[in-house]
Amino acid sequence: MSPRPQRTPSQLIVPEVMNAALQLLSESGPEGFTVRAIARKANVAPMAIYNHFDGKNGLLDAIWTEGFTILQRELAPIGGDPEDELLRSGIAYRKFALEHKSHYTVMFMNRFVGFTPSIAAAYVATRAFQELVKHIERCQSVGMFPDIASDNLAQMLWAACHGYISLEILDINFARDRDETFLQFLSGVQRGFDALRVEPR
Amino acid sequence: MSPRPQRTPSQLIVPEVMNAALQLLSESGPEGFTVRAIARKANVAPMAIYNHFDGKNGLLDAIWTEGFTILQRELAPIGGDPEDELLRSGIAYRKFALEHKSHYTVMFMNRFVGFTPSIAAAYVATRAFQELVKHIERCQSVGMFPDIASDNLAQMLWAACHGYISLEILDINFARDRDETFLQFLSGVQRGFDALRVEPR
DNA sequence: CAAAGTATAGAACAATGTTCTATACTTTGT
DNA sequence: ACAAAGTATAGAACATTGTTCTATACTTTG
Repeated sequence: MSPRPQRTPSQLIVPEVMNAALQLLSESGPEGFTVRAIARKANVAPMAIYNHFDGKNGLLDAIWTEGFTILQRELAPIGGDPEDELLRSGIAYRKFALEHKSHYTVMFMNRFVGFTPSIAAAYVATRAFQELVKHIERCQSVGMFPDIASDNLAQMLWAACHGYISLEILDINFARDRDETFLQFLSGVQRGFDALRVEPR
Repeated sequence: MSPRPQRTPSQLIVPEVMNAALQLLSESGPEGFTVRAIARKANVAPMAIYNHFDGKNGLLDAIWTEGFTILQRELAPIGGDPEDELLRSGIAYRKFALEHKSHYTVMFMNRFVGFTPSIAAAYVATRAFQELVKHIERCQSVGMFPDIASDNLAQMLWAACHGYISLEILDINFARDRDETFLQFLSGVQRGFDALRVEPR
């Protein structure tokens, strides 16, 4: 019955704790996310989380950083048509959120009272945000979105997407076809900010 | 030095606890929101929060309900031009959020692990949401937003506004003129969903 | 194979939400 | 005015939380 007769090798502790934490998060949400529960699930002593992650907030910081690293990779432009790629980045953002709900919860849902990301973690987040700015600047180079600062617009588009997706994560979305509705949302918002080009008044 | 030599009269307990809770929330956020701290600030025994509010979650439920009651009143259409009023309802929504940050935090920021609104509280929230649906249906009656379900669009517009404002509440908004930028945001989003009417393709 | 390193169990601490008790005060009905 | 009912209070108490500390036993390293 004893799950691990010997103690966990050092190298396994970090990945096993990360796995356990993410799994626990997706099973029971922030409520179940306790140091003792994570340690139990990882077959590890609670102390391990302090020795390897600097406590609960350190573990959250690690999840945050991992999440933004993945997100940045998913968002990076690949050199095609700017307008298409901007739309695809929106779809990729939502895909990331739904496929990495645990990460997204730590990164964007603000459910962990007492947690604020470290300077290093905030930097990684900024780099991910810059990918979105790049998309917009590529669009502007072909005439879209005139007369608006790219970082300003990036913030607006991100805010809109985040608002939509956070409700989806919380299960407060009652659309029939969620994928379709999100596409409609995305192109609606995008069209709104580009309308100035089509018919300036 | 004794702040209240006698015990608090029954009728004062509910309002004083509510005041203390909201004040504490705006001073120290969800971290400082503890039963003992609220009771201390209200000059009241901790037990009062259980006798009058059914505990911490009951108190949150009361704040939620009060917030949505106010919000509904602020959002209700008053019978003018539908398009103008829709825009004004967006401005009113943001005004409510910024002027009632404590309420908004409880209602929309999901910062309280272990709190889910009661059935009654959820009902009050639904009624507030319906005001937005009304706005959209008024717009549709004059030709705006064709071919889209009003509740669906209401959800999208609300999601977008909430996304924007939640970032503002968390102080992750770096626009120069915040009021102006929000207006730009609002009209951009609105224009996007109405574009079908102007030039269908 | 000895020395350094480290994972572990377990106790311990303060703070939290919550419940319970007895006491002292208010309100209410007559 | 006064007795009876109601209730606000202080304080102890409990389980759970994040966190720290200790001694022990195991691994890794030179």
